[in-house]
Amino acid sequence: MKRRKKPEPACCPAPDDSPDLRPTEGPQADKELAKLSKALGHPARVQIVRLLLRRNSCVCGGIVDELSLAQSTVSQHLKVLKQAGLVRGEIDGPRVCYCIEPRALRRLRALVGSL
Amino acid sequence: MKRRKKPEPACCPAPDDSPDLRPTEGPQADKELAKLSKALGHPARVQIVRLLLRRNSCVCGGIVDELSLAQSTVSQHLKVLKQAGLVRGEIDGPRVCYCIEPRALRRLRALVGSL
DNA sequence: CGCTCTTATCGTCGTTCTACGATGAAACGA
DNA sequence: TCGTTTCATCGTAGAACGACGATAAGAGCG
Repeated sequence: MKRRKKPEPACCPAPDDSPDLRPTEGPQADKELAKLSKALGHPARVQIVRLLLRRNSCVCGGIVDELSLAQSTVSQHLKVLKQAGLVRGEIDGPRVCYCIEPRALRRLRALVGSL
Repeated sequence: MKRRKKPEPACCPAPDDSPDLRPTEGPQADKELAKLSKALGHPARVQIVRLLLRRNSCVCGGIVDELSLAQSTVSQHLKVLKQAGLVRGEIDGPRVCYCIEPRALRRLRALVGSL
């Protein structure tokens, strides 16, 4: 029998309000923009980011239920997002709580806005 | 002997001011964001976009001179950007004048801003 | 018509991506 | 301690990417 949904972890407080001092141009910024863009360059990953944003409570692997993809595939996409710095994962008992890294998102907006 | 630089075409007037009515959420928007992001997901392509923005006069294949990459490789990157709708190419005599498609760029900003 | 200049396209090769099932590993609960 | 649940990782196979040189195709000049 499949047991589902203990209430939802509700981790990832994410305070954050420090300003971002990094430049939005130059070779370094180009590489950064490319890296962040590449991470968003797959529909499933965009979906994951949107999902994490929609639920203020950050979802663990309930993401799998939403994305008609295998659990291992979702895990890989999460890894890509994590390596790009867009997403953070915190261990919460047996599961892992994922959430958006707001700083990275702001950074992406700044970089895209500089175009 | 290598002849260089007839004055520069100066094509692509790009008027554009119509508002964008498309939604910034939903599965369609997700796919669109993924497509645009993927196109920007390579440093060389970010460089190209920046280069085209910097020169109000839109550069043709003088892009090759700037990007230590082979001409065929640059042409491929341009093709990717064109297929994503970020860039337009107009034939100008023997050469091709590339320029940014401002609507696509605004669209990208709107989509990223919706995150 | 030939020649040159500029781009696009082709063919290739090695790398990376995407997806999956199968297998591990850590954290509970009974 | 033993199962269960949850997630990551491994191995694999097919598709797509990124780079290059070589080649074709179009415009203009002589």
